[in-house]
Amino acid sequence: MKEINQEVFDENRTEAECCETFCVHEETVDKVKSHMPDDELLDGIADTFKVFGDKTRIKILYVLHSSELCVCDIAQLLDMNQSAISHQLRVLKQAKLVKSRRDGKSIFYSLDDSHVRTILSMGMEHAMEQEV
Amino acid sequence: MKEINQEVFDENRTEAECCETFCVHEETVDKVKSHMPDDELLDGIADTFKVFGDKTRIKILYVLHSSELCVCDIAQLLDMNQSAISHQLRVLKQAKLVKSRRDGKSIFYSLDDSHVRTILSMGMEHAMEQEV
DNA sequence: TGAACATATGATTATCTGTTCATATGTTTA
DNA sequence: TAAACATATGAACAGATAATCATATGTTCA
Repeated sequence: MKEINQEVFDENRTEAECCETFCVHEETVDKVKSHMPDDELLDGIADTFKVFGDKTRIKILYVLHSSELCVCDIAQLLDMNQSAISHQLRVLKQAKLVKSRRDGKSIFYSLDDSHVRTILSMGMEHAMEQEV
Repeated sequence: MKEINQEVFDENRTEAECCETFCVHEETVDKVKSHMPDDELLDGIADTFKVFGDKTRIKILYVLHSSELCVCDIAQLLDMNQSAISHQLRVLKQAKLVKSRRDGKSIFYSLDDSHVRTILSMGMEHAMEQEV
């Protein structure tokens, strides 16, 4: 039963296994294909959002929304230990979403991207609509 | 060395372990604390972005940018098998980022959120700036 | 109705990721 | 300079997740 389909498939297709025969809406597919951004760019976009896709990091971005804070401040606000915060700040910094400045023993972090606030707002709008 | 700090800490603090003594910028922290959104909302925001934080899902959203497509179309465009696409479409649908309609044997997917395009654009802008 | 097809889904597995622990680095101050 | 402190970081472990495989569901058409 399954065997037969597989054989038919193997004869007809050399591309990715999607459907057994061509159910593909060829014209539309070709059109879309020609307008696709580079793979690298799409990866970059996913990576950007991956950074926003964590509870702790979202909270950090939020507490930095109004003012710069030192690592210790953030740790206390989120009720988490210093190391965890420090690791996440590193991720955010690598993604260029936050920047830091040293002041004596403390290091103060603040938002470092004009899009951060906009992206957060969009996410919030979507999240709020979900709750209905 | 470490022991001493720990003792001092234990005497002075009952909250989260962040710093050994109070290095906290109290006024700022209190101010931020009073303006924090609910934990639930912040979780929801992270969850929303988590959906955008995957290469395959970003690609799916992109190919759906201009026109609706059936599962088979998407699978061929991304050069992936049908099952993988189907699983990801499910995630996107649960997040209410895509919707589907049946037409005979095929099921056509399309974008289902006014924010999707905006969020993608923001992500793209940020990703493009990173490459510099 | 049964064969063929398009899609969905549960289970499994390999990989990725966030937190913790221990410790290192770099700064201040007595 | 040495102690105290604020932060950073490497290693390890636990939990999350995406792709795959096998199979189920639901539709069409002869």
